[in-house]
Amino acid sequence: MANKETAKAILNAAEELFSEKGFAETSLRNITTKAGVNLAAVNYHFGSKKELIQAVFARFLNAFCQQLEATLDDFEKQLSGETPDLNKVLMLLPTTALQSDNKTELDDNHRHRLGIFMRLLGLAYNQGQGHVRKFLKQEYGTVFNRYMALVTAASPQLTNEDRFWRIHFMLGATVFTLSGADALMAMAEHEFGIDADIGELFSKLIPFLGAGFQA
Amino acid sequence: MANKETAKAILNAAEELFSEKGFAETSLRNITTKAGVNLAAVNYHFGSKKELIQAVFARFLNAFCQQLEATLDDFEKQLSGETPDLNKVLMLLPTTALQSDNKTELDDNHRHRLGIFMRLLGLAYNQGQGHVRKFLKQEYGTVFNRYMALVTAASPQLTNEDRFWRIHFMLGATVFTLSGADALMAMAEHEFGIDADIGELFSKLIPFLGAGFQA
DNA sequence: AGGTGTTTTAAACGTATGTTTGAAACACTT
DNA sequence: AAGTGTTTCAAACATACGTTTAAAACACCT
Repeated sequence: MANKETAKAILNAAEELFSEKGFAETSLRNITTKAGVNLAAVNYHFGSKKELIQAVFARFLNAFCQQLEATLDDFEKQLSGETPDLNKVLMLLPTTALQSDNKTELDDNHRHRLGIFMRLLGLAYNQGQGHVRKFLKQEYGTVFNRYMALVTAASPQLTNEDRFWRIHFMLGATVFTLSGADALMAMAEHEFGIDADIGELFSKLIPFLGAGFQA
Repeated sequence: MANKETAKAILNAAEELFSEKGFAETSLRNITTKAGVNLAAVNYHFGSKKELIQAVFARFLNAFCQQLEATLDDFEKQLSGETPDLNKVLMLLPTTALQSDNKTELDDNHRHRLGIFMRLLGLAYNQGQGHVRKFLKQEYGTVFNRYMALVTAASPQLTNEDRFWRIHFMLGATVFTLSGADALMAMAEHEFGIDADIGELFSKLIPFLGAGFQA
């Protein structure tokens, strides 16, 4: 296990193609052709198509969650017991996401990558890919719970049930919007002449979410 | 073209299976087996799998849009020029949806059907099924525009651009939540002991959407 | 009852998929 | 240079898919 170039090329191609066409609609032959590698390379390096899908998620989420842990450390230390502000808590995620791969990739790329990943997340959630959901929960559940504790602390006035529902409303608005971010931003540019980037999109989304959540 | 029983059985089976597993993951053999009809029946009655998918949407949306037109007639007449209230405008859709097939189906069924359809909508939006989007736009675009005019009238304080984004935020929260409504309501019941139905779900969702939209 | 158009059926077609195989090419140590 | 473990490659495998076919079954009218 010395040369990881092939595996990386496969991951890049798979990430892009999955987000464009969905999981089932993307064949291994599509992926390996785009990656410029042999068909059998996927099974050799990843075992199966299922495991390749999980590996695509893992590559993004490992970087993201590592960064998020650090962000949460900072935030909680700076907080020191006080009630956190909800909008600030919400902002932690996009700011973390937008800096999570700064070091390794180009500046254009990680905005693009974030959109791609959100699309994948939406697909995995809506599509039959139950194994992805299981994989995510058992792999990244603890970081998720830690973040949720902050959200809870920031909204003490809500009942658990209301908070439960509103979190899912927020999740839906976010995943749906970001997964179609490319298309939506193109529509917005065509219609209003303003070409927003994904950072500005968040600055529109967060107030919406905050107001809804605290309604 | 006398007996439509087979076609109906196919639509029922397809609707359910598509919503459970996605479009590409559901084979015609799955569908025809569940429907208890011959494999070739799909191509005979609908032409192709693509057209079957569109027919599933059409069956739901024809009933819904017809009902919606009537609802909009009433609402606009009753309004008579005044600025409409946003939350009432938002409520028009769920109330229409929940009454749209009262006459032909059982009472349990159309709550279930609404969830199924929303899941299909989310799938079609996120998944590669571009032909569905085209089909929906050209088939039901006019009713959609009529409804959008009401939303615009109800939010004169917003710029067109902000309204554009917030409409998509609302759409995302709605589609995402309702498409997973069965699973989410099961989680909520397990966690809080309260078994909500889809009507109550809307009564939680609408205030969230309203507050976010007017933020 | 006979004839006509419609619907159902079983079987096959061609194609595309994920995966496996065994040999060839490579990298690297001794 | 020989040997060893890893990676690539072309080819084949088995399976599943959407679609087509032609004959059989059916429904309905005069």
